[in-house]
Amino acid sequence: MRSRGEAGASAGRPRSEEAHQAILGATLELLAEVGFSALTVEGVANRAGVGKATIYRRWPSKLPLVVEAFGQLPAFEDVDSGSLEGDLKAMLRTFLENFLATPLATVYPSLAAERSHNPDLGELLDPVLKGRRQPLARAFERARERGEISPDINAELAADLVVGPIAVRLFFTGMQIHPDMVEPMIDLALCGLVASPGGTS
Amino acid sequence: MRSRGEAGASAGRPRSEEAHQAILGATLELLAEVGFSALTVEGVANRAGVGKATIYRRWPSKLPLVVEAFGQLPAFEDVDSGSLEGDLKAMLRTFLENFLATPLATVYPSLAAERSHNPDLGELLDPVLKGRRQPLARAFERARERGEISPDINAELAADLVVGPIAVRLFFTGMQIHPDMVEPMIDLALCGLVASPGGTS
DNA sequence: TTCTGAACGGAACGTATAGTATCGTAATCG
DNA sequence: CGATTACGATACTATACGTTCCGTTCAGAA
Repeated sequence: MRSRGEAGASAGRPRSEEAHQAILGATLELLAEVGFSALTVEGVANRAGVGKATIYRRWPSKLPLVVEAFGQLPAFEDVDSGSLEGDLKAMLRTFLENFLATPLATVYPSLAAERSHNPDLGELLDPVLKGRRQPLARAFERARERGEISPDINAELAADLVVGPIAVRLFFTGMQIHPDMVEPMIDLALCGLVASPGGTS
Repeated sequence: MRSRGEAGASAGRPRSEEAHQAILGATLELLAEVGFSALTVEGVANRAGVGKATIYRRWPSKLPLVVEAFGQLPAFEDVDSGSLEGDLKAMLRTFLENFLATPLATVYPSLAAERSHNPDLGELLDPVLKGRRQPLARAFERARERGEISPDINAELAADLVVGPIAVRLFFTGMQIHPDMVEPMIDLALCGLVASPGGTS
C-alpha cells in the first residue's frame, strides 16, 4: 500500500500547489467571516475556485483542513532582546499587528469555541496552540534564569497573565484593542512580575 | 394593536411558565453540549418536551432565546469585603465555583465566537456581558477610592487583567482550572496593582 | 509525438434541517 | 358553559450540505 508520497505514485497529473494554497486561503477567509461551524466545504471550494472533490481528495474532512489553515497564521515571534520587558513588548506588539493584519481575531474565538464541543479538534489543535505560545513562555523562562523575576513564578501562568487581557477584550468587546493599549497592558502585567512580590511570597 | 401584556389579552389559556423554564433550561443544556451554531430550535423543543411552535410563539428566533437563557447563568457577585484582595478572592472563587457547577465554561466561548461573526448577537449580548462584569469593575473603583491602587490605573483594564488568565486557560486549555490556582492567579494580578507602580508612572 | 493515469472543475444525487401551517386537545376567563 | 388562546404533535416546503460520479485537462513515460 503505497502512500501518496512525493516520488511513490509517480505517474499522473500532479496535484496543483496553486489549488492547495487557494484552498487554505479561502478556508481562512471563510473561517474569519462565518466561523468554524458555518464553514462548509462547498463554500471553500467556491471561494477557492476549485471543485469540492479536490478538497476531499486532500483532506478527509474540514477539521484537519481548518487546523492546517490556522497553522499558516503568524504566532508569537521568538525574540530575545535581553530583557523580559523588551521581549514582551516586542512580541505583543507584533502579535497585535498580526491581529490587525490577519483574520486571527475572528478565527481564534471560533476555534476555541468549537474546541470545547469537539474533542477531535482539541487533539489536533492543542499542539498547534502550545507551539504558538512557546516563544512567550520561553521569554519568561529566560527572565527567570536571568533573575529578572522570582524563580517561583509559574511561567505558564505568567504567560496567561499577559495574553489574558488581550484575549478578554478580543472575545468580549469585539476587538477594541488600540495599539496604544499595548504599553499599559504590558506595564500592568510587568509590575506584578518584575517587582519582587515580597508581600505575597 | 395590543401587546401580549399580562392583563391586556385576558381571555384564553395562559402561557405555561413551566414550559418557559423548561425551554430555557434545555437551551442552556444544548448550548453547552453542541454550541450556539449547532443548537436547533427543534432540538430545544425535543429536550424541553414542548412543540416547536411553542418556542416560536415566544421568541422570534434562537438568538434572543439564547441570550435570555444565558442571562439566567450566575455572574460575578457584588461583594464588598473592605479590601480589594478580599473582594477579588471572594468574587473569583464563587465565579470559578459557578464555572464548575453550571454550563458557563462551554456556553461562554460559544457565544463569544458567534458574537464575532454575528453583530446582532453582539448588540443583544454586550449589555448583558457588561452587566455581568460590573461588580468586578466596581470593586476596583472602590479600591481606588480607598487609595489601595494607583488612581491612574484603568479599572476596566485591571478587570481584564484578573479575568484574562482564567479566560485563556478556559478557552484554550479546556477548563484545566483547579481551585488551587485561584490564589496564585489573584496574587499575581494583585502585586501589579497594589504595589505602587513607581517605575511605570 | 503518443499514451497513460491521476487530478481537475462541475454537476447530480440523497439526506437533513429550519421554519411554517394545521390539527385536535387542554386550560383559563367572562 | 361558551369563547378564546396556548398546548404538543405532525406534515409540508424549501434550502443547503456532504458525497459521489463524469467528462476534461495536464504532466510524465515510452
